[in-house]
Amino acid sequence: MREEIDVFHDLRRRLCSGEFAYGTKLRAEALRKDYDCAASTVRENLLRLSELGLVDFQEQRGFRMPEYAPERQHDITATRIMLESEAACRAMRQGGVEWEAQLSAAHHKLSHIESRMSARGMTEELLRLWSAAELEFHQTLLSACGSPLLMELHLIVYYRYRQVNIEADRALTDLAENIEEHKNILDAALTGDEDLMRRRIYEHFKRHLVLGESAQTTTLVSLAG
Amino acid sequence: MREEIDVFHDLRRRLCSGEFAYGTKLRAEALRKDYDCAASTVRENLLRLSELGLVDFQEQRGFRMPEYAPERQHDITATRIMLESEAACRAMRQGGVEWEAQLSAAHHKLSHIESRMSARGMTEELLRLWSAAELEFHQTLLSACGSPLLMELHLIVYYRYRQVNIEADRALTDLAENIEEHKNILDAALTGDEDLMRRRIYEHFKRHLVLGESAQTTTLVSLAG
DNA sequence: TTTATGGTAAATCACGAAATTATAAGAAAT
DNA sequence: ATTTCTTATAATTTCGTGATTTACCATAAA
Repeated sequence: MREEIDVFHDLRRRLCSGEFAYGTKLRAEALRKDYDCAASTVRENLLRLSELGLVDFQEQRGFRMPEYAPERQHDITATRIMLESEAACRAMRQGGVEWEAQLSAAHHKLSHIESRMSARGMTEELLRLWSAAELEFHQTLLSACGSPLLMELHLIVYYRYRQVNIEADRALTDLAENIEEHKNILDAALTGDEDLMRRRIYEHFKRHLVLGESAQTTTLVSLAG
Repeated sequence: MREEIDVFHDLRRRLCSGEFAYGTKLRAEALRKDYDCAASTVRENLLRLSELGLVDFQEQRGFRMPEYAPERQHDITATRIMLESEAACRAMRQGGVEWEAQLSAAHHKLSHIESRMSARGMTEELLRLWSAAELEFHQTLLSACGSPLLMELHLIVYYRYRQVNIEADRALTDLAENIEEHKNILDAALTGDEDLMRRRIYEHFKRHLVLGESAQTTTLVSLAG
């Protein structure tokens, strides 16, 4: 890799792409070659990413890809469900026809890519397109919620979610269900039924809730209440 | 200031203390003198703080204290109400006697400091003690929620809340109400009534919801549902 | 086999100088 | 008078290095 790649965004992408195994040491001195820049530039960006929870940082001990932990996966997923439900429901209240149209458009693009994936299998290029389209769909879903901060927090959690569910994305095991779930979320949005939206969002993410009953109950309760 | 002050934590404190007016430029070259370190060390920490939203950063244009905006204050406050309500209610479900005891203890310490403030007025030292005690009280309130990520997000919002409400803290206008409100939150926690807790939390923060009815309705609705 | 100890290699951190870029001020042109 | 260009100054970002700290591994002691 040469010439003017934004280190921050590219590192964030790689951290969520499965390129680094959990717990891998991230050496600024090694990564600099990928970007043709100084080690301290890489260090700066690793520090920023550590503030977002995508990199583990310990003083005098450098940077690491976070270790995998099922409780972490569960926590991230449950938190994403909460934020996304809350924001989506607010968007349903406040967003008008314009929002519905944008969401339709975003779903159409996403759906197109997912069909391709299901037909001709996965490539690096296709995964990248899908990542962008999937993020755009979910961000559009929340875009009319009226709270920039809520969307900012969602984005923080979104990347952590991607990072901790890397395998799930690469294996196309659940692709068919995924397509269906995105469609169901779109439908709920057009219906205007908030409880339905909450259920659909929960259905979309629940396979990554890996902990036992008692912990899941928390989510279910807050879904009911 | 000399000798081994943690730049990150001290800068965060100062950013939330009212030392810098909104929009003030933050020059690494100037701040270095306060910590007796190199400008690039300050820069690293300003970058990290910008990732948390406490500093505005634009490439090639340096760092600034964020501009004040009423919508921002409202958004931050509303988001804090949402996160704190959600986490506090989960804590009520999961936290047992141990949690109640810890919360009592934290409230007692906070209450002691608030009494002093109300009797003898404010000093720099007292403000610092109050800051720590108030944070500890609110963190203890959420500590049994079972979600480290939710608490992490709360902490991000907490510091932004402090930053955007600096004046309110320094002026002791609402001190009496504040004392009462903290007490009310503690009582709600011991009662175990989740709806009551949500109302008490809302009462505690509502004075910083500066926008008109329609925006506030959002919060009220999610409080009812 | 386990636990200490020491030495070596490697990585991290802080630093200030060098290069790049923005900003401001003044001159020329419309 | 207003705009555009030019130049000078200031601020920001990048970079390579030296000093410090940590990790690793081999060897010795328990």
